[in-house]
Amino acid sequence: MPELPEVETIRRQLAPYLQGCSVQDACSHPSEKFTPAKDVIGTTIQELKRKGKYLIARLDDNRELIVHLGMTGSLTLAAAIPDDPYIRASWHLEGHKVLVFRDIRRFGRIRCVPAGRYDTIPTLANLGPDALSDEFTPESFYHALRNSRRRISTQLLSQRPVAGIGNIYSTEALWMVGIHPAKRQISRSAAAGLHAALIKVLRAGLSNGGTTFRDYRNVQGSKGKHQNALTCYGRSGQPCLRCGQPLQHRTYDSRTLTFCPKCQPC
DNA sequence: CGCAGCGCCTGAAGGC
DNA sequence: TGCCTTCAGGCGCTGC
Repeated sequence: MPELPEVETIRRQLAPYLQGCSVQDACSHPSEKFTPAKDVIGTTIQELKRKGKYLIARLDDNRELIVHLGMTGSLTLAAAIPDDPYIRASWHLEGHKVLVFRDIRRFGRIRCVPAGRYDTIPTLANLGPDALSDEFTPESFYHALRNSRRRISTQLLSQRPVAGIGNIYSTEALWMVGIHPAKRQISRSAAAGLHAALIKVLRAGLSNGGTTFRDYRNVQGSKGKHQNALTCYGRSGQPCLRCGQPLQHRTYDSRTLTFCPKCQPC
C-alpha cells in the first residue's frame, strides 16, 4: 500500500514531467470518488506537492487537484489509455502523454478544491506534520501522542501526530524501538526514539524506491525494493531478527499488527 | 469533540 | 477443479 516513501517516489518521478504541463482532456470512472478528475480540463499544473500520503497538484487557476492512492492505486505515464478495466481516471496532457490512475480496489480518491481549502477532506484538514519535514520534531510528536489514549499504532495510522505512516512503516518502526503496537502511553524518551525510528525507516524505504508487498508500482511500472529489507511486517511466525523468538500478530481495530513478544513487551 | 464501528472494494489464498 | 470464505486495510462517514 502506498505510504510516504511510495507516494514521494511517485511525486519525484512525475514532477519534472507534470510541472508546466496543461491538461487537455480527462476521463473518469463514474464513481464520485473519481469524477473530479474532469474538473481540471484546461488548467496548467504549476507544481506537484505531497502532504503525507496525499499528492497535490497546484493549478494555474488557484485550485488544487488532490489524489490519494488508497490501497492499490498507481499513477503512470503512457502514450494512450491502456485497455484495462481498473483504470479509474486519465488525463491527456500537452505533449501527447496520458497520466493514468489505476486502482483495483477503488479505495483511492480524487478531489479538486480551491487551494488550501481542505474542509471537505477531513484527514487532510487535520493532517499532522509530514514525517520528513522539519515540523516533525520529537517534542511536538510527544505532545501529540500524549493528547490521546488510543493505541500507539492507531495513533500513527490516524495521520494526526505525524503524516505519511501506514501499517508497513508503523510495524517496522515499532519493532525497531521495541514498543508494543497496542501500548497506549509512551514516555518522552520512547517518543523521541520512535520519532527517530520513523524517519529512519521512511528514509530507507524511500532510498529503496518503496515497498511492493503486492500492488505498489512506481511511475515506470516497476516494483520497489524495500520489501527485501522488512524486519517485522509480513513476518508473523518467523523468528525475530534480534532475539529469535517467533514474531506474533494480532488484530486491533481491524488491522493486523505484527510484533515480537519479547522485544516489544506490552 | 473524540473516537469506535462500519462500509467501501476486489484479487489472492486457503479449505473442503 | 471449483465454489466458498477469509483476508488485506486507508479513509470517510455516522452516531454515541
